[in-house]
Amino acid sequence: MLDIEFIRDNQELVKRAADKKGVDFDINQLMEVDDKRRKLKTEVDNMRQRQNEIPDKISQVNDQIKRNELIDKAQDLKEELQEKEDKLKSTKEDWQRLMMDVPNIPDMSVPAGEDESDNKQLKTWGQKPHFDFDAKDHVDLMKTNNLADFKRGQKVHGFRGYYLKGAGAQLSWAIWNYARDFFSEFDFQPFLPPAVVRKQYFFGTGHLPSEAEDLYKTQDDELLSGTAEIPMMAYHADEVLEQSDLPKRYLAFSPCYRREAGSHGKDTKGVFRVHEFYKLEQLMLCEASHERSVELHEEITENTEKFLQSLELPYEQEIICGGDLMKSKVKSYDLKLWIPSEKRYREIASSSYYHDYQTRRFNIKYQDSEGKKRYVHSLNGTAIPTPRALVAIVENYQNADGSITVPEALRSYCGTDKIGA
RNA sequence: GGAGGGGUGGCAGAGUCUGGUUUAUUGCGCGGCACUCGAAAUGCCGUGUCCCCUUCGGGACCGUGGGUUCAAAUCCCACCCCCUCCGCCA
Repeated sequence: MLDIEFIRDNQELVKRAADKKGVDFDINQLMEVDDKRRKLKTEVDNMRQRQNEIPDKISQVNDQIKRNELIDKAQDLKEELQEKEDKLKSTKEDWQRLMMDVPNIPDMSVPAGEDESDNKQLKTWGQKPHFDFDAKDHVDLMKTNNLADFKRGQKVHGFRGYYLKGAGAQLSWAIWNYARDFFSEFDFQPFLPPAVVRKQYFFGTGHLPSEAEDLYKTQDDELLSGTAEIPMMAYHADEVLEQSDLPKRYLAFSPCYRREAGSHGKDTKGVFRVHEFYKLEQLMLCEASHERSVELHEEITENTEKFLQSLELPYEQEIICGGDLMKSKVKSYDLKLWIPSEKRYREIASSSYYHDYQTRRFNIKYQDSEGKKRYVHSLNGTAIPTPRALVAIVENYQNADGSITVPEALRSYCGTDKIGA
């Protein structure tokens, strides 16, 4: 959500933003409704003022006839007012709906483009492995080394179900524990947030209403969050923070639930795309400064890069183009790991900043040095998801005999330097 | 699942029974100033949010939405949320 005053003063900018994002949004319609809303509001205000003057008089008048005259007048006014108020109410509803549709303004550095094929590679890091044997894919490697059981996963859970077991489970724990220690160096406070979250908070992050189909729900009408971003943003909802406590750096570990509605044909084998997985997520809140947001966005991204580098996994960094950038975001980077069996990079992490777009909805403010309350800025980015990280590790670290070398950084957490064979 | 008590500004907490002088008492916090070498303490001043308006000013808001009334934080109804106790349970 953007500030209506900002929108009014920067109509061209908002229009260009919608165009760049390929969002169908009619700024003129919003301006029309906004004008109407303000006009009605003024009229209603004036009528209320007139109406509110009468009770004061009534309480002072003792004469019964004069009193009745005033009461009659008030009743007439009331009917008139009621009509206007109804109009104002429906206009306000229209206004609110349109306001929810206003896209955030993408940063200048966001490249133009229609969809993900127009995302731009910014850099690559690391050495892609060259195998002088028939390299296997992760499904094969995990099966033969007993890291996962897909058959029973399917039996018990259903489509996209899986069990991680043995060294596969061990490796997962190793990643979680290693990531926790690694990120604590960057001043993060660790969290284990709830994954069952009240529906209202999904609107704040922008996951509702657009992604309703992709969310699981409980019989009590809560939803299962697909990312810790939601409970962690909701954490400070309706609060006023101390400026001296900013920035907040949170590292949240949580299960993530995604129905993957609409992607039934994609990645149907293995653990690349699953309904239930674990993820460590970075979330930051900072003062309302574009420069600070940019700075911390780079920081979040670099944190994950350093982590991937420490695992010696080859990756690329992409900047998300306008057409692929979500409505709520100012700018986004994706980090993608090299997947040998597919001979391409696949998404492992995504980092974004939002200015006050989310915090306006969550009502998270801070008091600045002049005592004025302002909305904080929010940012988030993946630290590391499992089991997707496992996919890259087993494929990139596979050996000719079908075994898997454990990345050096994980060995002390895993208790072994080699899995299988 | 059962019973009861509550939701008031950044926080705490009055006001609700008995509707109008509540543009919400008070304290804390916060901002400014004074005192001070500086700070603490103290004193003085200011300080809820949002909307409309160039200014002056006006209006809305006491969980949310309805209703009663000339007039609602206050009375009535529905919903949401929180707390306590009992039950069940890892």
